[in-house]
Amino acid sequence: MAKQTSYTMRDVARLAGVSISTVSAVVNNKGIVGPELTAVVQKAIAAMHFSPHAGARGLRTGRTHMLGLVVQDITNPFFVEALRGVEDQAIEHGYEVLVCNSNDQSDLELRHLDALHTKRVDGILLAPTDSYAVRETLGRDRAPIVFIDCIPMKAKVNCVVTDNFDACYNGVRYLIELGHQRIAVICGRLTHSTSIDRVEGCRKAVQESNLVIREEHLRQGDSHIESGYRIGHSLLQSSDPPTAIFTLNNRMALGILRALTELKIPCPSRVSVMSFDDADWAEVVSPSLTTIAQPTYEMGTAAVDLLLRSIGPGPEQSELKPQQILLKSTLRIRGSTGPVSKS
Amino acid sequence: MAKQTSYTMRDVARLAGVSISTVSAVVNNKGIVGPELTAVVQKAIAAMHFSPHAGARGLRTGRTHMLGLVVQDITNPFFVEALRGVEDQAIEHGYEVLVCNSNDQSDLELRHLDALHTKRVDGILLAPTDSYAVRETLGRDRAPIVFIDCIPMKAKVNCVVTDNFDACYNGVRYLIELGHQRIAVICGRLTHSTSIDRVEGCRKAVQESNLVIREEHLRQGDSHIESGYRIGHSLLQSSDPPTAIFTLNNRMALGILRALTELKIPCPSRVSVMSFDDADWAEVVSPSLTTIAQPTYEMGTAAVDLLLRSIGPGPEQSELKPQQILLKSTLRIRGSTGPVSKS
DNA sequence: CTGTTAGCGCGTTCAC
DNA sequence: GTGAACGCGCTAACAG
Repeated sequence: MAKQTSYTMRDVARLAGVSISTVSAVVNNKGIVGPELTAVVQKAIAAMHFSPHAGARGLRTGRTHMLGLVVQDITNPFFVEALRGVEDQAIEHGYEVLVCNSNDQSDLELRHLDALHTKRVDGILLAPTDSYAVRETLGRDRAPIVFIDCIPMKAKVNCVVTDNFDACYNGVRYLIELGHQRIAVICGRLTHSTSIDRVEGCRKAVQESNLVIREEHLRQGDSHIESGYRIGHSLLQSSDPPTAIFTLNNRMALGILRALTELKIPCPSRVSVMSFDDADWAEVVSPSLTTIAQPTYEMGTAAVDLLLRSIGPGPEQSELKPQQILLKSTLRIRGSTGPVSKS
Repeated sequence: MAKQTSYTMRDVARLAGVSISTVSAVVNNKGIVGPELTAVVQKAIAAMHFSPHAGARGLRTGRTHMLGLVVQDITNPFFVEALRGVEDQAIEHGYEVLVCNSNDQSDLELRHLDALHTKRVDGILLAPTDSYAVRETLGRDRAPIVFIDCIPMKAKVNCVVTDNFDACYNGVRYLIELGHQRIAVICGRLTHSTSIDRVEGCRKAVQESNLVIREEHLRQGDSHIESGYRIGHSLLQSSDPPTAIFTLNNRMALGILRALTELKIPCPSRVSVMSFDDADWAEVVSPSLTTIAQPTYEMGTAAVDLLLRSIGPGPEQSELKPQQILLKSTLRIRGSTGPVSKS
């Protein structure tokens, strides 16, 4: 068993021949200790490999310099990229990140939130599994929360999301311009504002062209490959298959591609495929995949910025004016989309 | 600014009309408080949404119930899968995980390690960027470390790794059985035991069949798509191209596939491709990719188990007998490998 | 079984 | 500038 008994400030003070508070002042460089004494203290610190006990400090200051990040599914590369943004920005400001994976279970999410509160993290970034489950704990005497990827409810909360409506509107317009009229949309769970906004964006574009998304062409999946695969099969083998399929997240698109390959349906000559979220494999699969790329890394950094602002030591009023930051996405046209076939 | 002033045990004790230590006993259910009093206390706890201050508790007990996980590159799905295993197992045992991404920079890694020490995590899981950089901090009065993915040096340390030698030996034997004689190997940085072991495994298999890996067919990449792409181009356009390419990690394989597509070289009829690490896109790309799959999730869980054993409260001797856990991988034969062409 | 007390390591008043 | 004393919230001895 490791001897977790590191040196304390008292030890440093003794070695340096000064008092504890002097050491404290040097550690937190208050600039009130004489240069020569400072040097002595620093030498002692280095000699003992002293590092301040963050827990004790937090107990005293009320700040732990830890942020909690709770994501619904760490398996999704989208959230990993957001995590990178979060962590880089957190480090930049002297914070560590406690990462929690809800694994798409809202009860686990709640447990994570409780655990983070117990750890007294200074703030929480939350990509919720379900838009409403978290409502309970909100607004209690807990750390400020910034939502990412998804607006949890109508309530005014701090959040950073992609302009999903706009993104899908533009994506579907692009498909329509290619001549597609029978467009299928595979969305994620409709408990998420994210999914809802995306579907609405698709609807708007379609309606503007006096088209509709047929009932049987709007399917709900769950963000995994299998669901895309299954729905793809069903869609493509129906009596009146769509000429374009738009999956509202990237892994389902992999499933579609696989279904396409199995059924030997040429893409894009017979069916076009477009998906939300870019991925590193997107231009390597064949055909390369047309995607709508979210500024995911920036979503992470922006969320941390917003959170740090709420944490203070800014004005108290920051509680009163929650912000919703809307990020723009970009359409990456590749090989999987093309003009509708004449047949 | 959030009022981070949650209720304390004193508040609960006052409300419940008992003493602080009774509350403490209930919270840590020591089983020494009478059932009716326990009920009263629990009601008070619930009413106030009390949750114990983990920092204060850690200060007292010397345990923070936090584990640090430092990975060289969170962008790599391999480490994400390991992270999942780590987190699930940690939660299972009442631990949280502080995730740090070294981003392939050993100085950042060192900073993370220091930060984790300051936070007094109970133990550290480390997938090092470089096998030697970390040596300094080792063995100081710090938390126990378990290495994953990579054995950092000859020193006896706790680690959980795939049997890389064996995996590659079997992989190359498979290629040889398909008739391949000119096999190219694209490895990662040779500062890692991981890369070294893999290359050695390849060498052994080749030598057993009285073959060699030509100098120009052993290339070093960096685990990203671009490097695979670049090396693929170079390899395939050389005067004497290999008939099989074995990339020692999965993202480089994506690069190879892209080079193959661009050069219109049919796979596997002209060149076979095999890679280390499985991925969800592996069976969707065309051709689907033959891979050597590591038990990555299990690597994470096994590492946590090992770490928790070192943390105690077991016998002191656990320090003295570091374990190296070797995991077996499996060959997943798919469409990208086939018999060598007769031409 | 329950209450009282001391102190974990640190930051922060205060006197000097 | 510097040093001694107090307390953050909690757990572990001990006393009742």
